[in-house]
Amino acid sequence: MMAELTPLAISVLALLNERPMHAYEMYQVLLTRQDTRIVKVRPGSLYHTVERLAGQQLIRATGTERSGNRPERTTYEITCEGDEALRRRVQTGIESYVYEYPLFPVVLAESHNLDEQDALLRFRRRVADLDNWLAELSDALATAQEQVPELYWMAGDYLRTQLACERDWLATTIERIETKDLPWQPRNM
Amino acid sequence: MMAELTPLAISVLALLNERPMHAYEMYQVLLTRQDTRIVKVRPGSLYHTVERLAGQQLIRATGTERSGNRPERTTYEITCEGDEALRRRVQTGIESYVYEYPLFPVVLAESHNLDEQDALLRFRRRVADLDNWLAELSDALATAQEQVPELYWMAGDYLRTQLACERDWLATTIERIETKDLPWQPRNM
DNA sequence: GAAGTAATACTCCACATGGAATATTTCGCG
DNA sequence: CGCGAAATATTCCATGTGGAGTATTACTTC
Repeated sequence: MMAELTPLAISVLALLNERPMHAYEMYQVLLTRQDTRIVKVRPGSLYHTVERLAGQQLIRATGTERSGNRPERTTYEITCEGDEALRRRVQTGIESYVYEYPLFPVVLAESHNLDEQDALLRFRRRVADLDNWLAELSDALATAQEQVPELYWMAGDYLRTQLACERDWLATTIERIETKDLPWQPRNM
Repeated sequence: MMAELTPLAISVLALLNERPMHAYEMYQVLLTRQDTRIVKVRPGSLYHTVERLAGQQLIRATGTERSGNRPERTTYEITCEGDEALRRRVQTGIESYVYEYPLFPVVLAESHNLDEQDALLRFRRRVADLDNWLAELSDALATAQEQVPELYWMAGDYLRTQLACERDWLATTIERIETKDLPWQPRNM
């Protein structure tokens, strides 16, 4: 069984679905397009991912070129299997919800290790932090809105609603703690 | 610099903060308490995490016991540094939002690789899947409500609002695609 | 009481990640 | 024209994860 395509592998295949590229070019395009807000891209993982995809025949080296006196680089193109794999991964990634064990629920579940005032302080700081992220994201979306069709910034729109939702839940929870509607009674105190 | 505590490391420290335990006992407690819904727990990672924490002096072996003729197991207890590290990790984990690059935004961003009807099909299936998760979670929360104070199931409550929020965003987006308010115009078609 | 199955208690390893380091080349500036 | 900084294009490796495997003991059922 071939393992599931990782997020970075999806991005690589999607890039090569547009046109052939070499690894460093992918890196640049991902950076300039701000895709690094959505996929984690490190040089090490990128090169490793490209090699892995090549080993799986999902992409194929088309030759090594060189411009000027720079080191030669290998250009890759997507294969038919690669295109199919990309499509299938996008389909399954959308159609089924898979829990990815984010950190926040874990620290929330262990927040009873803090005393009430400390917890409230941290919660309020998170609200402030979320507000910053929301402002930044709204800015980015306003800019994107003028440049590309909405279809291409759905992810940003999704993220904004999720952040706003978390912010609201936090605000409500803080108030419920303050009004003792949600009493803070750790066992070990 | 010591690396940040992983989610599983947080859980291990939190358990040992209650009482000393050996690794397999932690495994059982995490399973029976349903904590595996929130932290990813595999035998391999658990034992490795315990050894790592011991190496970092955040926990300490108190001796090896044996019950019956079973293999002996090492019992661990939390150290002062461990307790401090736990508290700090919970504090920072709450007070600052850190993006963790979930899969869904990535596949959303690449959903233009599917045609309109296919995408709509997958979106609708996700809504159905989310409804299942929501029903299950609501059940679990109703049960928890009767057994432990709300402080101990905040994570579940948080998760429910996030899931509901995603569901609503999806429903809206599906409708916007259907009514052409959000036109589906991939470049390569 | 034999045989199968579940629980106990780990161990091992392949693999993806991500931080850091490296070497060369081109560009900007005085 | 020379020097430093930035861009180019990778490689390397320590680390955490997670799937699978293993060996022993206890429990159950015929």
